[in-house]
Amino acid sequence: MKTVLLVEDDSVLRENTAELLELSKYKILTAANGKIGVEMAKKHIPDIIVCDIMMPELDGYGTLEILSKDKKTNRIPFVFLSAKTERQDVRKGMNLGADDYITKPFTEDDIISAIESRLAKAAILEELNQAHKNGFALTQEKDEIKTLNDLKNFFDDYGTEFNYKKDDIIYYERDHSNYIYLISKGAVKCHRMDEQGKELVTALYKEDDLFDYTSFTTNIPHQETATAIADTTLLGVSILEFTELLNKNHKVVLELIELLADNLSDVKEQLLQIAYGTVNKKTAATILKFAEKINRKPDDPIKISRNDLASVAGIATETLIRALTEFKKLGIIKAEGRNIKVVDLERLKTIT
Amino acid sequence: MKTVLLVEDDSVLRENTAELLELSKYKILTAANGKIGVEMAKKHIPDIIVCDIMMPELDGYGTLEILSKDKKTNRIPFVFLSAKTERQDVRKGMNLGADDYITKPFTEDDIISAIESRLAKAAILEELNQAHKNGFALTQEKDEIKTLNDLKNFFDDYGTEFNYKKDDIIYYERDHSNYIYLISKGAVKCHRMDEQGKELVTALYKEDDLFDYTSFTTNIPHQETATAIADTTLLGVSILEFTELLNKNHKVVLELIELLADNLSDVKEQLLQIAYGTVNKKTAATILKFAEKINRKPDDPIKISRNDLASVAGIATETLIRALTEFKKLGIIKAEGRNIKVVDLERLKTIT
DNA sequence: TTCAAACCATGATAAAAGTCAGTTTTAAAG
DNA sequence: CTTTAAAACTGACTTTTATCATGGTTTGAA
Repeated sequence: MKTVLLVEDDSVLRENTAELLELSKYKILTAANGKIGVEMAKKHIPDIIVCDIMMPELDGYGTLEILSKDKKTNRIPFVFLSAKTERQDVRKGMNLGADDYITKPFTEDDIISAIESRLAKAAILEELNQAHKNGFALTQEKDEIKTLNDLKNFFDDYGTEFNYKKDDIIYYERDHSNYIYLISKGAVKCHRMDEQGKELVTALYKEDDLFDYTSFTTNIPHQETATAIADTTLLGVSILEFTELLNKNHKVVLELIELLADNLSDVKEQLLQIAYGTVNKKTAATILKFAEKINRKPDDPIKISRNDLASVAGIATETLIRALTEFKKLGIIKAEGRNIKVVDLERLKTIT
Repeated sequence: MKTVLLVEDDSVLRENTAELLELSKYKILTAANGKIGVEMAKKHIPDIIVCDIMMPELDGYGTLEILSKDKKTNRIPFVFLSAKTERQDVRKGMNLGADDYITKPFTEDDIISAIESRLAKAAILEELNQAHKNGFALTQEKDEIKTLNDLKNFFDDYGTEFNYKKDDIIYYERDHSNYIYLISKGAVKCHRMDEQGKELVTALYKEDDLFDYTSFTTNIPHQETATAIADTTLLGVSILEFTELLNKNHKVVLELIELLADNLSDVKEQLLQIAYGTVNKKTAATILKFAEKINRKPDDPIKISRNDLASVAGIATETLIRALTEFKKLGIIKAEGRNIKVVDLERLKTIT
């Protein structure tokens, strides 16, 4: 019988939920605030913790933070229970290292399925872990992750889903992240601001790309902001789980290095462009980047604002628009409403 | 008794060398050109191959290339024997994956010590390899590479030494490299050219830095040129050895990823600077980069040409010089001959 | 359908940085 | 110690691009 620790200040909600869970074959421990919750977690080591965010004494964020610093408790799946439906609050919780979240009001099904799915995932990870520790081969060959593709499948199977609308911010500069993401749908830009508030896009990720895979051993803050540039669904795996995975699957690490090296090479290319390219060249390169790398089909129209395009190219928006106007006159691109359609790809590539 | 395959077209030199090696307890096979050499290598699988570069029928480069494509022979240590003392020829050989080289004329000691040291290194690697395959722990704990520091020590112990004078080119764009380097002395810049021949420095490495660690699984060509910016000594480990090493020492891989992520972050920083920074800002940032990252002591004078500085900043040389002149007038830096000395570090950091 | 906000486009102007040509300084070789 | 070539510097001029201002379009919500 699995033990659930429920931390919730509202006594009515706490008792009702506890009762409901007890009927579903769980053993329940309850705590009225974070402080008590931390004590109980350390004492009883439950199998999963469900914790409210807004509480007196010690809130959910603080609770998680304390528990994740203790080796005895940092592996217990942690699920937030939150009345705050605002995305950024959930985000904050997940960034602190929570495994899932349930928004109030919730149904019986909501909470039970959340708990069950988390316990199931924890069990699988634990099994992998034990197999490795004992020096046994992994029980099921399909669980072995050899290629980047296997890794992506792992995200599909075990990742937590996050949804963002266009222009939602995924993380801010200076945020500490505890997740690695696979983009299941949509696209993401990573950007930085300079002192004058000018924005520069330093990376673009599309469907099926991994991102935020920078630091695994130290928890350094982000140096850029990530924003959804379309309605986006991410699958996230916590860094803790991820590094464990890497420790057990060495081959894929080399592929990850490759991925990083590719990124590095791309950024250096962009650097060379921005340093010495003319405006026309930068504009052409930027359109090509979107047409070839971000769009799923090469001849789909480019649905990105002039502003974003300019901040990838590293030039003023008006300057980019002038270059676009020139390209239109030359018959290289054409406008479809606000979108841009590439007419003559080859000529675009030879712009100097 | 170890077997040495000696491939050399000059019959006098071949016979003399063979005799000399036979007296030193080696079994010798000889071949008069690369074509025969390849056949003999595949047939007899010697413990080490010593091969001349300039030969009729098939030269040393071709010989190495063929042998390194065959699984049976690609692990045999390969030592070039070359009359060409020119660095670039040696370079070409090493980049193809040779393990060492001896330049003619050589003494008895030269060749014997080269062969012995290569055989010794091969034996150690083989031992590590066997231990791993059999699932045994590594025999000696000191051989286990856990941290980046251990990795650097490995380069010190087993790396092949290469020497470059200031402005020597280490590799060219489009070269295929088979080495990972640790800088034992000196400094290296990596740079790219744009179509107009303008140079942009995309990375700087100093003493004790690793570089050229981009791709391990596929042999993609370099996308930048690497040049020594001072007299430089490199310690190189072949990619084959290196990946083997990584397969046996997983922990250090995560640190390598970290290193790459740091690089990426640096380049992005440079990108932001170049995109929207003013000339003064770029100049200040470049000086700081050299003062803080490349110089061993922060207040050593910066001994880099204005040209190189400008190509790190991504601006015209004259423009950089004007900015320097301004800084001198403001008392932020001063000139010591051609070198630059930072007088007021704090003010340099606040330049806008 | 209407309306406002956000976005796109263009002209005029100012500022910044690159280019070219020529002079001075530096450092390395004889 | 001289010589000399390369590097550093300066000035005049040109080009490029950002900025500011303004009017036209598109889009999505009321």
